[in-house]
Amino acid sequence: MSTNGPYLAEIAHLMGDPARANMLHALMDGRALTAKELAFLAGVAPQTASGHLAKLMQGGLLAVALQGRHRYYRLAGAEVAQALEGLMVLAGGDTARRRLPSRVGEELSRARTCYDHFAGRLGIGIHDALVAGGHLNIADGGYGLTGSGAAIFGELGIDPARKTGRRAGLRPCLDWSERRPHLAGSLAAALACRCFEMGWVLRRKDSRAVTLTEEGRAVLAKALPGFRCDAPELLSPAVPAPAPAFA
Amino acid sequence: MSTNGPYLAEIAHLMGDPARANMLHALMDGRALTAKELAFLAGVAPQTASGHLAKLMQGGLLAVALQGRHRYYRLAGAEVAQALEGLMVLAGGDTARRRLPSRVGEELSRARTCYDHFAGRLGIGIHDALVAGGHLNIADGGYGLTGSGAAIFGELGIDPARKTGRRAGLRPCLDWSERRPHLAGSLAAALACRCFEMGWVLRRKDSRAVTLTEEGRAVLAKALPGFRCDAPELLSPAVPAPAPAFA
DNA sequence: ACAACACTACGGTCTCCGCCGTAGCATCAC
DNA sequence: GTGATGCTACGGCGGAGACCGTAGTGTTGT
Repeated sequence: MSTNGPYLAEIAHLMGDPARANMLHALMDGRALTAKELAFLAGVAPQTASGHLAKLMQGGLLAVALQGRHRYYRLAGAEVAQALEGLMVLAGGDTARRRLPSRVGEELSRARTCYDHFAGRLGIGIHDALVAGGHLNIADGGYGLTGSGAAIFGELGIDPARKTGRRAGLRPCLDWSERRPHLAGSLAAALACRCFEMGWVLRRKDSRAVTLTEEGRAVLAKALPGFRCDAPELLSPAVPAPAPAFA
Repeated sequence: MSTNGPYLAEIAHLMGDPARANMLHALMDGRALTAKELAFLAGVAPQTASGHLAKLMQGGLLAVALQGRHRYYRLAGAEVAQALEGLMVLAGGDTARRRLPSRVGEELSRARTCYDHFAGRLGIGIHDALVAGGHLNIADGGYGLTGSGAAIFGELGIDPARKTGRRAGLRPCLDWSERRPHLAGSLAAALACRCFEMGWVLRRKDSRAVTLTEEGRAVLAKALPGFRCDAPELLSPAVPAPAPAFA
C-alpha cells in the first residue's frame, strides 16, 4: 500500500458525481460563477448544489470569493484544471470513438479556453508556430522564451519577463481534443488575456469555445510568421467579417 | 452543456472507488497483475475484484492479456497513467500539507517508476541534466534530442531513432511528488528498460520505488555530465557500498 | 422596518452500488 | 478421470449519499 492510494480515490470520487463534474467542467474556463448559476448548469436544486460545493471546497478543488450576498466559486488552481483535462483525454477518446462530431464539439475543437489559456487548434497553432520558429527553449520546469520569442510577446504588448508567482511562465499542456500539446502557464494566460482585451478573440456565451476575429488573425499572422492563420480549420463560420458584435 | 461533461463523470466515478483506485494505483508501474493479486492489493474478495475489473475494462481504463488460467490486467495506455498522475498531484498536495513524510513516501519521492519511465528526484535529475546540457529541443508534439542528446542515448545503448508507434519519443510529465517535470515517452521508457536490464536500477518489491545502484550512478554520471549523482537525496540507504546510511 | 434575494443547514426518502455468499466455467496437475 | 486453482456470474444484504422540502442566516434594496 502506498502513500496516497486512498487520497486518489477521494479526489476522483469528488469528480465522479455527474452534478459535481458538470460544475467543475463549467468552471474550466477559469471564470468564477455563483452557486445559483452552477446549480442551474448542473441541473440540480440550489440546496443540492450548495452541498456539492461545500464538498468540493473541503476537497481543495474550489476556491470562493465572497462578494455581497453572492459567493463566486472558481477552480482552486491550474493543477485542478490540468487534472480535469487529463480525465477528458480519456473521456474524449471514448467520445471520438462512439460519437459523431457534434456542432458544439467542433467549435470547442477549433478554439476554446483551457482554464486561463487557449486550447484547441488555435492553441496548438500558436504552440507550433512558436516551436517552428525557434522561439522557445527548454527551461527549468517548463518552456522558456528565446530572444526572438521575447520580442514576439513584446510586440503583442505582453511583458515577457512577467511571471506571476512560482508558476512557470510557459509549459506544455496536453490538449484533450487534439492529443497534442498547447501552451499553458502565466505567459500563455497573459496572451489570452491580452487577446480578449484587444478584441482579437471573442468569448462565446455559455461555452468555453472562443472565436478568432479578422483583426486577431491579422495581428497573430504579423507577429507569428509561421502561424497558419489562413487554415480553414481556424476560420469561424459565425464571425468572419469586421465583427458585428455578439454577446 | 458541452460534449463530455457526463463522460468526465463516468471516468472519474470509475476511479473514485477505493478498491478500484488501489488497483489502478498498483498498476501504475506499467506491470500487469492477475485478478487475485489485484484483489489482495485492493483489500477485497476475488468476486468483488472481478466485478471492479469488468467495470474498469468496460470504461476503457484497463487491458487484459489471457494466459492459461490467468488473466493479466494492465493499464490501457499511457494516457490512463497520465490522468492518474494528474489526480495524484492534487491528492499529493493534500498529503504534503497534512501528513508527515513517511518512510515509504520518502522512498517514492526519491526514485520510482511512473507507468514505464522514471519519476521522483531520479527522473527529475535526468530531465534537468539533459536540459542543462542543451541535449533537448522542442519538437513536434514533445521534446526532441539534439545531436549531443542522441549521442548520450547511443552511449547508454539505446537507439535514439527508435520510436514505438505514434507516441512521442520524449515529452514532459508533471511529477506529483516534486511538482516538476520529468521525462516520459517511448525513449524514456527505453531508458528505464535499459537501466533495469543492465542492473543500473533495481526494482523494489511490492512498490513502485526503485533504487539507483553504485554502478548505475557511475554510468549515468559518465554519460550525463550534469547529472547530480552525488546528491544525497538520490542515495538509497539500502544498496550503497560506502554508504553512511540515512533515513 | 420590510420584503426580496442568495445561500446554507437539517431531515427524510430512495436509489445505487460495494460487498461477499454460493454456484458455474475454464485450465492445470496428477 | 479427479481434484485444485483462477476467475466470473448471480443474488441478497446493507450502507453511503444524492436529492429536495422546509427552515434559518445574512445581505441588498426601498
